[in-house]
Amino acid sequence: MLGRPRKFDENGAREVAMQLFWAKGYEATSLSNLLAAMGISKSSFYQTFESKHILFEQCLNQYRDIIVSTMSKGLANAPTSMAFIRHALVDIANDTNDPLGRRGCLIMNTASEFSQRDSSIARCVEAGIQATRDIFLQAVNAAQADGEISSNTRAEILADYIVTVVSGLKNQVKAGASRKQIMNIAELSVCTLQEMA
Amino acid sequence: MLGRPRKFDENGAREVAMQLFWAKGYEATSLSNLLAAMGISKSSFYQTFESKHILFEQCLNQYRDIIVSTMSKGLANAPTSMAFIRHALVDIANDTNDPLGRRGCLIMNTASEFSQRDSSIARCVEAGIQATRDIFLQAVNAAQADGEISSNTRAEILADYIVTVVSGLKNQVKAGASRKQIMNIAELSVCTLQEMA
DNA sequence: GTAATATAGGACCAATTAGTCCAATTTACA
DNA sequence: TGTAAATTGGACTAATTGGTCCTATATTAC
Repeated sequence: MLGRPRKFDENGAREVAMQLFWAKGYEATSLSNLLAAMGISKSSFYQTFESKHILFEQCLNQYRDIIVSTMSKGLANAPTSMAFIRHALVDIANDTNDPLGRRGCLIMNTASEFSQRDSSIARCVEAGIQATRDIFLQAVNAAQADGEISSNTRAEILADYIVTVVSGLKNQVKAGASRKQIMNIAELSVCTLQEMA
Repeated sequence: MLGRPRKFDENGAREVAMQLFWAKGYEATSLSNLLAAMGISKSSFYQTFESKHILFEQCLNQYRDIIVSTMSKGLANAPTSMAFIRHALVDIANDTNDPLGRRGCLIMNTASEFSQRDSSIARCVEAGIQATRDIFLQAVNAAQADGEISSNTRAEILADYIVTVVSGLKNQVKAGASRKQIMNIAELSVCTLQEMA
């Protein structure tokens, strides 16, 4: 508790950095960009976050925590498990409207950008995907228990399938697909889940 | 026909560049990387290709032409249209083995990297996606005509769905999914297409 | 008051980036 | 032999990159 206390909010600054990385990717986000957005000096930056790379890993983990928390609440509050899954897919159509939505998913963006070249980043990516898959897995298990989804296919595979469709849809949004297109694809994949033999 | 003829093969050099861009992305592929891989001098590079950016656009279009050609032949030679679609999905599981497969799809990678920031690149991406969607559309139309797929859903939507799943699967491969996982997801989505109400 | 810490700002660094330009040389054709 | 065009290689820019270091100042607890 000795010395001058930190003036800026470390978590807030990290959050700002996360938003930047999310929108532009790791390489395309320069240190100058970060400093300007975070509103701190280079000295404070390196003293607090050590390096751009370390900050990025923290952002990845923070992002994961946020979506896990959001999704968990969404699942808990949804009328049915199937409604949760349905919402997760269909809601992506709303991303087509604003530029923020077109950012896609930070974790998948990172997988695409350079998880192959950086093993510690790869671990973050893997953990992130695993975490969202687990939530979908809970939802699928519950939906199967409730009879909303047939139990002919193993829940793990269905969860992987949902993650794949979500990631594909976010890709399509980034590539410029229309709201109507995304909506149709999402509705279709919800149907396939429900009407599965 | 006057003057010294070009010593290197322009298309071959472009192909080499395409492979690099495919594996590493646009920004991460430096001019030095390109020159080394293409085996030409900086002077020859700028004389022939004008700029890194222009070369990249050419590579995107070349990539699109290649996959369109490959897919068209695949569709023409497939025993049934459904077999073609099935192969397009299931075959992605083989990408999990070698590092080359883990590159994903150049067009989708580009959409992810910076199509939002560059309108001319965005046009290339859009054209690329449109082209592959069109081939899947042909396949779906044929499959519906043959009764392999139900006609309850519009062919355009099914084609968009297939593109989405392909892109999602390639994402998963990049993120480190196992062969078995990809295979299961692919098989599942093929089933959903066939057993659709 | 003093020790400890955070702050901003700027100098500095080595490396890399895409790209230009020039000179010397090589290869073809007429 | 002359002209047109392609070759290499290197010098050169101007800018940017992530990162280090130093100084001066501010703020806190003891």
